[in-house]
Amino acid sequence: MRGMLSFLIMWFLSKRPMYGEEIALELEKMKGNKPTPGTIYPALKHLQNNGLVTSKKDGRNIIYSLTEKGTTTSKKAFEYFCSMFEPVFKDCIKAKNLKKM
Amino acid sequence: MRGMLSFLIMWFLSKRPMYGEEIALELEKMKGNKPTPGTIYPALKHLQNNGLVTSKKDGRNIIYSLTEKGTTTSKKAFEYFCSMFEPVFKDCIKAKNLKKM
DNA sequence: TTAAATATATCGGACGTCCAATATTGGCCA
DNA sequence: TGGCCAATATTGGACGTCCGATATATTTAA
Repeated sequence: MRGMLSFLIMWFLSKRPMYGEEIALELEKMKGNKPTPGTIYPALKHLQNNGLVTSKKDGRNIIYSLTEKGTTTSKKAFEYFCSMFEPVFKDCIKAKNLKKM
Repeated sequence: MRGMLSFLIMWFLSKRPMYGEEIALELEKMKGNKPTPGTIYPALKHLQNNGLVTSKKDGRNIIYSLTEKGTTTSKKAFEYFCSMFEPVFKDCIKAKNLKKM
């Protein structure tokens, strides 16, 4: 279960390249609280050190995107995530349908 | 994202009381690898120290179950989990449907 | 009645996540 | 041009997760 933050960052980047603040804001939308720079940048650095993410300057921003290796890794991690949490997801749907009645 | 193990343990226990090895085996089914005692028991201890889980001896086994506080906490955490990961879940379903074609 | 197997438990170390605090850079505008 | 602000980045400490190693109790089997 360690590595969830990295997983989510890669999932975001698989949709489109983003700069750091954008990623932080997406995480805020998702989790309800915005990760501080001390959370997000070390994670991005770690992903870069492992060759999963690259960065490119764009004016004031630094745009992060998946490398080729990052794309395949992200895909595999996504499949793993989906199959692992499937029982919980099903429970989520069940709870949601019960609420409607 | 910290606390995922505790969340899963509580989710299991919300279905039915279990002893430690059972929880470990459920986690193995889910994640593909079985957590060692050094992972599972400290987590159970932590949950007990916070009054979320109680234990009861039953022969060779120690059966863990949610306290009242644990039940409400688990419910809230479950709702949070569902809403937080909903976008990813939807992506899982999308990927699954694509595979069928 | 030993021996083996099962379940529980702790320890130590590593790692990833998390925040608060602090610093630095680059673009923008008054 | 100077000052402001957004974005990037690092540091230090705390915490939860994770494993391998080791230990102990209890139950079952030989």
